[in-house]
Amino acid sequence: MSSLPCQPDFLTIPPGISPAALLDSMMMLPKSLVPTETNVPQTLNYIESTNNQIPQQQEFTKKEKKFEQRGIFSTCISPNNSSDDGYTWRKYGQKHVKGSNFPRSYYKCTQQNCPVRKKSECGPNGQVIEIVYNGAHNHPKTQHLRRKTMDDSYVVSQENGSSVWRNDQQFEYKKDVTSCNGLERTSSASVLSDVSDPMLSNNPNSMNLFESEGTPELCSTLTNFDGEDEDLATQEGDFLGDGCQ
DNA sequence: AGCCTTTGACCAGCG
DNA sequence: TCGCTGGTCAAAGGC
Repeated sequence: MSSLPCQPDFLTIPPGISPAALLDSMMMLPKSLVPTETNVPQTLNYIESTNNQIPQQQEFTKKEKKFEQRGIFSTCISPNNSSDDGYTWRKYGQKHVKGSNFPRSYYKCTQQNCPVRKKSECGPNGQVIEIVYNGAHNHPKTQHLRRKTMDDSYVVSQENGSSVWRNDQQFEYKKDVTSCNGLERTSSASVLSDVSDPMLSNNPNSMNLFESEGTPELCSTLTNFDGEDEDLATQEGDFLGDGCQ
């Protein structure tokens, strides 16, 4: 992956703040809270508190509301290349979806007769925010070398035959605020977030985290849904059935 | 030559 | 019915 022109330091955003919400929040930051090397913690606190005050439903499109009801949010970023999941994919489309600051990419499994498709949403530095798998592979993994692509804890949501992988523990968010977001700033910042964010722990939609050996396919722990979505969450998906060996 | 990405166009679903 | 939006197709070009 080639680097974008904007190469800031890492901004590690607390879980519970979606990238889109973060960017939106940054757009509306008071001038005093525009991130600098020294005030990033305050800035993040401000964004976080702002997100707490504003019901998130108001921030999302109707479709995203549906996702919210199903427990699907683009809240986290994969630290590595999403396509390196043991299968080979061919990109067949890219679309800039409304409500997202970044394009969504559509991939097909390159294996013949394999119906699996996936869509991934990337962050500003090419990192994957969300991967949604559609269908089940009818063939073994095709890559010989399987790198650790999902080092952090990942969450899988099952939804009508789709599998949604997300890093729900934390995500690193590379963003050159100056050149990419139109905000004035002169330096970048590094922030380590506390994963034990009370907002997250109190979130009824907070996901079960599980440890994997680098490959999410090895795990079958499903997302904890509340309400009617629990049925969806407890269904064994085709994808998991195929991937877990 | 074959496979891939890119990208504009097209189509279907939904409000 | 119409416009919007997401998903897919397919041609073109690159590697």
